[in-house]
Amino acid sequence: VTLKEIALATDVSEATASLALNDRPGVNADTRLRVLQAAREMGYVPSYTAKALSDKNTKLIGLLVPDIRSLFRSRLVQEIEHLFRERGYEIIFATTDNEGKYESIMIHKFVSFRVSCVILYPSLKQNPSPDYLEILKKNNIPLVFLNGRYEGVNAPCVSIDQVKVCQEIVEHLISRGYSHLVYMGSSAKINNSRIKISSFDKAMQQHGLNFVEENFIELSVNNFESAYNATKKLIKEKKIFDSIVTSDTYTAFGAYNALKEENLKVPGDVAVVHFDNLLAPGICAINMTCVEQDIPQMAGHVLKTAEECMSQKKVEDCYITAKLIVRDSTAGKKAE
Amino acid sequence: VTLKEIALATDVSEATASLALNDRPGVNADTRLRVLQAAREMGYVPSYTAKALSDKNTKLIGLLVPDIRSLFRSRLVQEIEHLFRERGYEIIFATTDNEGKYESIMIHKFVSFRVSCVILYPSLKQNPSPDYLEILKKNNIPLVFLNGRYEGVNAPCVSIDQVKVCQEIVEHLISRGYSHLVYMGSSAKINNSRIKISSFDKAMQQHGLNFVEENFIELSVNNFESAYNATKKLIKEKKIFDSIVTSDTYTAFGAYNALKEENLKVPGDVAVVHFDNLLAPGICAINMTCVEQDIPQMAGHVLKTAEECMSQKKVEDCYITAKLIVRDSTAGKKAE
DNA sequence: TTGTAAGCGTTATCAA
DNA sequence: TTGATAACGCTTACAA
Repeated sequence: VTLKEIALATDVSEATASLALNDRPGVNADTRLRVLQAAREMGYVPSYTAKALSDKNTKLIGLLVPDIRSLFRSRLVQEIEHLFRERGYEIIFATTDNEGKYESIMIHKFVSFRVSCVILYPSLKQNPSPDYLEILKKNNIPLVFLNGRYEGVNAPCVSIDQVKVCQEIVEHLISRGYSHLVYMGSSAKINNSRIKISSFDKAMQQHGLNFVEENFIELSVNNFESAYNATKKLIKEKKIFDSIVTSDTYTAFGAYNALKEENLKVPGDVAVVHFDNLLAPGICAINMTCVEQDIPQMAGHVLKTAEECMSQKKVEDCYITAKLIVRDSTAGKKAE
Repeated sequence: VTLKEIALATDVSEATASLALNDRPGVNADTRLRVLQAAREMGYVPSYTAKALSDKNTKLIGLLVPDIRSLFRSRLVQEIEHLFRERGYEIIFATTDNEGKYESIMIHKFVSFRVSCVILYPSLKQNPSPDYLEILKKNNIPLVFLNGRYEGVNAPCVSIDQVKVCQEIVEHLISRGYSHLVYMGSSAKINNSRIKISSFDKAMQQHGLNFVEENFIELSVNNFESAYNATKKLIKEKKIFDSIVTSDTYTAFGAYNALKEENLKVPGDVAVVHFDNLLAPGICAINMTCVEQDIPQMAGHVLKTAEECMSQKKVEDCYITAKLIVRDSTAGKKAE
């Protein structure tokens, strides 16, 4: 159903019909009524496409995320979607299934849609800035990084304050007697992991310890299985460690189950800490010490940052303080 | 960056530039090269909006879901997004936060976008078919219901075969000695719950038992807390029951924790079964008997159904067989 | 108060 | 091999 059709049906010009439908002044009350009624009866809804073409203002947001199977990400996506929707934006949404190639494809699609802003949760396993981000710049589309960034791209990033929380984790573990930390997570080549690694190292050094490459275990996927296997391997290879930090809940439980099977006590022999705090304690086999990330706050900052970008303001990175929730999995280490 | 700009830059007409960029015959090889190069340098990406306006073929899908905080739904959404993306469709995605009013708003937006198809996971707590679905019909936009439907709307539905799996649950519980079933889930007014209720009743009747209104506990939200509270209330009010079925994992653990606190053994005193099979057993406090829903299969049928609708074929409802996974929470009932 | 006409960025048809 | 030109559905000056 188009404007023309309802103009025809009510015997007015398209211009008049348009004015009536958009509640603009300068239309006879009677005419307006007739037009509105016809529109309702015929089920007329103005074409966004056509409107966007003449308006030049899409109110569309491109949201690209590696995947939403993790508790953290699905909630983050929902929260972002919700906030933007309330502000009148629509979301074009895609996941990359962690495959970098889709990132390029989707960025192009977003440009094609002339979105007002792109929100990008990086998927690529290497850091050198991908050249397709250039296209955004050339088309004047602002970019907001979410929880990680590519280097050399001039765009703000909204993220957890990892430096701070990694420091907190280290302090906590050491205070409980654990001093051989292992971190399991995504490729060290990506910015997010790199920050964690250097933060752990810095914090450890303050205690005369350190966190080297060997203490970082790269998982190809962040799930139960891969963490389970990685932990089994650690034990088999007789690596020295007494605490494991993982990037999310599922991986933490993968590690936990492997430890249990090998008769290592959690806590006691090994402490386990994970990022995320999204499963109610009553659900899990053990209440783990974890990092609570304030998702609504994060989403709020994404909205704020995006809106600033869209209004051409200069915008700064935004780091959100996360909170360490101490529970059972990091109780004091057994005396040796 | 527009066609006009690159036409200007390369000193050809827009028509020629368009032909060159779309790889159509009838363009001098040299000209084509110049155009292509200019396009690359300038970061030209054709406007989807403009293209859609002249093409009349959007390859856009509107996907509307109550929320994606549940494990089941976030996976389902990701799977659907993935399959459609592979087929060249884009997804406009929104959640309704379980608020019916957003359903109306989003359906209008989808029409405005002239999407090729709407996929609707119902949010409304009442069943009478909402009138905004009329607008879809008037604008010739096919609709596919996902996991539930509104009555009186002529559109196919892709869903778990609830009748069958409810029957299976009842048979299983009875075989283990449990005969007083309670189901906790969304409002009985919605189609999905109604089907479960009538299926439970039918299956129970075959054993000389029955499932009445009293056996259905309506949860305002499907989460840990509300199931926890509902279970506490059941106990306080001394209702007779020896088995609880819930609509997802979180609610099942809410019930489980309430039972444990009241010193009821699971299994033994009470059996617990839930829909979903999405948390690795090693994560949970108890390995629960549950209903496995094949999400990739479901997403596949959604794609198939949507494509059939879009090509104007007549389309049937599609029921996907779910599987009962028997684990520890329904082991035999204690002798009384 | 209403209608005409131009423009938004494309594609497609037809002449040149 | 190319370039006008119309068309898609809408908004908005401007003219009537």
